[in-house]
Amino acid sequence: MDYKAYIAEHIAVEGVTKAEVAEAIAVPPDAAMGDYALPCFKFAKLLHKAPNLIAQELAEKYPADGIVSSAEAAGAYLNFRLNRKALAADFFREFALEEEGAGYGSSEEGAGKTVCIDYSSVNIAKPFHIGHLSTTVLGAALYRIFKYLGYNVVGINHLGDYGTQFGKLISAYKKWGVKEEVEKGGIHAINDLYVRFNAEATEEMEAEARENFRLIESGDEEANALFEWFKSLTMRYVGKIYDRLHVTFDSYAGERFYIDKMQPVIDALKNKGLLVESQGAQVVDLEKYGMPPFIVLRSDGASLYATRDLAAAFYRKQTYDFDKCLYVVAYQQNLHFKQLFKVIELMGEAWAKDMVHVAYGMVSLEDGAMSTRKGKVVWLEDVIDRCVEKAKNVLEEKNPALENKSDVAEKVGVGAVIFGALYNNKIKDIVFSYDKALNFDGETSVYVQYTCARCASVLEKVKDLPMGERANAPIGEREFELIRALGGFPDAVKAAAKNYEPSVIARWCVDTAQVFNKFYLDCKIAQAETEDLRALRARLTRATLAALTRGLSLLGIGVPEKM
RNA sequence: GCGCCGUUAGCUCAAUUGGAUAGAGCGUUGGUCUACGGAACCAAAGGCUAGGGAUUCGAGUUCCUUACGGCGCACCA
Repeated sequence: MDYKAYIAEHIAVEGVTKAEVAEAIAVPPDAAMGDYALPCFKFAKLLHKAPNLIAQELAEKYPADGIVSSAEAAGAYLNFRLNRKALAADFFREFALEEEGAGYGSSEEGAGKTVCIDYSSVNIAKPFHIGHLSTTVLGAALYRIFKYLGYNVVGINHLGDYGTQFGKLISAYKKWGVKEEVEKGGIHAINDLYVRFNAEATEEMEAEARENFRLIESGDEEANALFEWFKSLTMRYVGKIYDRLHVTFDSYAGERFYIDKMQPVIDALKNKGLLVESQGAQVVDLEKYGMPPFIVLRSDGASLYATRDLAAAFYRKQTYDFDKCLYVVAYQQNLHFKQLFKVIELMGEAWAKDMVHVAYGMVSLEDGAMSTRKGKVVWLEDVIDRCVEKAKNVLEEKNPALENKSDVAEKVGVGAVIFGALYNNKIKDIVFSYDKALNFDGETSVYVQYTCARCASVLEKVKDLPMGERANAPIGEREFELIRALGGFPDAVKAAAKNYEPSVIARWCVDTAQVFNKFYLDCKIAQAETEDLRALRARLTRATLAALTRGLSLLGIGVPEKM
């Protein structure tokens, strides 16, 4: 139920619509003040009256009813307190406890709409390092969140499978590579060859690499067989990581996919008179918009990353007819996307406004930027392995009798990796450190999972007792705080989607777990004084477990029953 | 040089998008356990929200400006 609208319905301010009143209603900073509040400053000018007087008068006129139990003026604020029992009944109804909260916070707002999300973007022959974590888990979380809100979602892994680096790779392999070693060493063996090539490359070798790249393009059998081999080794490697992180895609159309789809777009640019020659290259001039030119074709006639991105945008619009197309890419590429979207707009495409660059911050190490060449790099699978290892050690120490410890450790360790990347605002830069990554105390997924295990443990104790639909139990402050926290979940999901910010859900999980833990400490559940109270608290515990599990699952994090 | 982003407690970050006394976690100090799970809970200390100006009844939040930091600025992806 929309309480703001309900409250506003009973407030008459001359010259202000009910909707505007509802819009102005806020939640007080301290629960002791009330459940909702209307600041009356805005009406002062309109009514030529002091805001505290307005609050006073509105309070006197406010009709008492079953839902709003009191309306009191506090300075210029009009504070409302709601009937706890009515709220609790309302919450349980919306939560649909009978189905264990399945679908709580979901909606149909996205019905009939399609969202494309471009994320992770694997580079063939390059292992994932910690810098690839953000785009991967951010994109995957947004994927689930939009799905949960009823959207049709298309997850796209825009493979980095085109470029002169593959010519270099073939050269390096032919020079130093041993089939068995690469087969065994996988992507890291390939990467080592690439690094070595860059370290030792001579003019002659560079020329050979360019020739090898040309061979791939011209369809040479041997060159393509090698490329496909490297690609399959890469996909096998990333597939394992995606499985562990619970990341999926609907399309793997990468850069190569678009090389035969660029010409129509280039023609369209020409026809619209947007393409001009500049220093030998074909560009779209963006000086008017304070940006450097958007290069479509190099002076040697070759296409660029930008050209393929442009073709990809048109392909996606034609294929999926999206309502939104998101690019989950680091802010490093702010300018590129600004240019890309502007060019599409200049081409007269109305859907240019539906293109969104979901920019996030960069990852560095404590001693500076990562550098593959200098070997200063933190591989993603090492981070995952170490977190799972740590989880296993803690488990061994705290709960040695636990069954399937390795499954639980996997959920806990992987969860910590994902949560670490999703807990803060995405725009913040991250300085990666193992100290932080391996800390499972405080505001972490482990804390939330632990809270879930507590819930499950209590519920196990009451499972044979009648829970029923008891409405007679008094709603105490602790219970009410928990209901309020749980009731905030649907808004958290909506805000996460609206701002492309899964951290809203991560924060909600931690906040709600905190509220539950306080409730848990103060209130006996299985041994509550009366049967009514026990029923109420058990239901709340069940709701907490279901909602927290749902919250974490939207982020890609599993919840063990015991840990 | 120009553009974009950031700057909040010792550290890492929140702050319902302009509302009431700026909140958490980590760390520090001191407490709570003969139990429905201590990976927990409570308390204390810690702030001129980087500096300055402006708008507003009201600014961490909007605008201008300075400083510091990150990123980007034509044929890489």
